[in-house]
Amino acid sequence: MRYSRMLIPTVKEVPADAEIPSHQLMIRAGLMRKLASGTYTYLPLGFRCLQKVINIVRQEMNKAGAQEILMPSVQPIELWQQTGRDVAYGQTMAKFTDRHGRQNVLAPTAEEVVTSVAANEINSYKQLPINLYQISFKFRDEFRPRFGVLRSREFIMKDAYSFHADQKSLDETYKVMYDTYCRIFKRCGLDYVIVEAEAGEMGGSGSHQFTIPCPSGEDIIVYTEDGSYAANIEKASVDPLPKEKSDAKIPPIQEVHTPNVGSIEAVCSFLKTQPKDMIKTLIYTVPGVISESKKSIGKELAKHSGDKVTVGEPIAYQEVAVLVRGDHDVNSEKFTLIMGGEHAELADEQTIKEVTNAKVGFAGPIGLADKVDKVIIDHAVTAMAVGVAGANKTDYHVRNVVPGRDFPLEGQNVIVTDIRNAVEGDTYRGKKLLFKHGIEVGQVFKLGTKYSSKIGCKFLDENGQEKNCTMGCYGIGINRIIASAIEAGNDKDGIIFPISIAPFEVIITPLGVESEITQVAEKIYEQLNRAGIECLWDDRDVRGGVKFKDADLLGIPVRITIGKKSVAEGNIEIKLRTEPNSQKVSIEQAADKTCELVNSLREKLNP
RNA sequence: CGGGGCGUAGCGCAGUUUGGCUAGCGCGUUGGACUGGGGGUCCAAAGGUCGGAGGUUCAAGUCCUCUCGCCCCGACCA
Repeated sequence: MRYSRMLIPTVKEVPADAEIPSHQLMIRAGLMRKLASGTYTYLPLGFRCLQKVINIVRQEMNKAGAQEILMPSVQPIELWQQTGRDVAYGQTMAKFTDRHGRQNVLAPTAEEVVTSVAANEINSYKQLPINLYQISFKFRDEFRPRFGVLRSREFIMKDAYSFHADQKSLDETYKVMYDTYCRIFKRCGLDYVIVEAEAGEMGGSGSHQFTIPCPSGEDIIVYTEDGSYAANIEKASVDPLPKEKSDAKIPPIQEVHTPNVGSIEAVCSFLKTQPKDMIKTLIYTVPGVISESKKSIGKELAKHSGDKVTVGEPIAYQEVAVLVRGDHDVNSEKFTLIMGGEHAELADEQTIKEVTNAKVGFAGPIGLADKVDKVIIDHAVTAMAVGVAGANKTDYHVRNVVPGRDFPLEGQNVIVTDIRNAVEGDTYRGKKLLFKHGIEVGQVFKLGTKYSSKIGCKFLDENGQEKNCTMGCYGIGINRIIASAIEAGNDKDGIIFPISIAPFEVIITPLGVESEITQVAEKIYEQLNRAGIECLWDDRDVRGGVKFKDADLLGIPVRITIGKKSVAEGNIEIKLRTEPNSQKVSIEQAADKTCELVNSLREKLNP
């Protein structure tokens, strides 16, 4: 391809609205342009990168026995009501009402659709297992799109769904997908880390995330130095803390007046204490029918039956108190797991007042077990010798609170468990936990029968018994692969692409417009094209400096420089983007030598 | 959604505090000359509803009201 014929609008200045390196460089190198918040146009160079990634993903998926299909982006909301995910996904799901008044969903993912396809077409164990995938746009009406393409409102995802007769078959395919993902990310030139993950909204029994460590990542990876453990912070387990020794006899609890001092920080500065010496009490509401005393008001849940679109109806909910140390945060995934998959929400002001008889900010553990349906106590709280807590009385806190003495650590509705996020200093199985940020580029899930049971995806087994299909699903964020490759590969001059996903493998930069230089350039360009190497020929009539700057910015792995002086000696120069210096090669050997180099770069990324 | 910030030429910004002449600068773009190994120099030129609407005023980029958009922080975002 001739540079002068391509739309490659590089810019010198960093765009004002881009913060992280990948976003800045994707704009600067002319890979893409923003249309609106969270939506981007891929320009020719950026689209080439996308297609390279897509090709790799497609090749590996096909090799793994998956079959490519294409499902609609516009899906009827009724399908989502069947699984309850119209509510679970909430506002993140983009919807529109069509001219007939029907509500439609812009696909955020496709479990429902693919399961309904399978429900219609799969009848027998003889058809199983089967793995179907697509590469298509997904839509998420994000709270806050950010970081360029890393969190956008629409993106390209490869999503695969496997159907099985039993758990063993799922486990096998899960392993195949896991290995396939390793191959895909290796081929894309990414240094990935696999972490244990929580299945979250997807449901199911097991999950791994493939992440690219880098400071701009939104996920936090928790791991041990020896590599024996790595998990997303949403999932990461922590050892219980050792019980603090309480040598002195602790005086009875003492109420203190703390007017308008609600937050942990405020209480600490008011009482001259530290967050780690506080017991934080949070009141949540969790859907679910419980003891007769509880009412069903306020909250609304969609109706999942009938042809009517989502209509709110009152539901029962339970009130759950969670106790964590003042410097710890509740881990919502662990919470959800403890509540049997039910999604917890922080209670509203009204509910908190009813439960604690106090304004928000003064909830405490004493006497609470009788007022709520459940008390969940993090085991770091049980390890405290003494602490400060809310008094369940507006503008009051209590000192000298001793867990076990002043509030129960056991009982019918008391659970002591690990319910907080890991923090610096925590251990797991005795090993110190370390933290780093990462970008999630892929995730694999064992779904079980969560979707098949709700949508009626059944088959007859070899005994003629009707069973729900066991499912797995496997996603890859195509756009994120590009962005994280750039996050991982860049320097002050621009992008450093892995050769497998670079828009071109080689760039030819002739310096000068003299005919002997152009002739050499054209000859090498044609030789490389014939050899199947993707080559960008910078035929622009601009000064050398401009060409060098652009070549570096674009991140093309190999550069061939054709200058007057070296041509006079019968040479050209070959330089790697990753190396500071070039090597001289004779004009005759230029193409062969380049092929060799390109092949060795390709080779390095072979799994 | 809560908090903060920003909208002035394609891009990056100054000018707004304290209203006042023809709205500037750098980069980029177009034409020309020189130049030609790391974003070169000179000359000439094009390019603006100052985000939008309304208001105050003799006079609004500047003050007031409303509104739209974008960015950052936060709120559990497969």
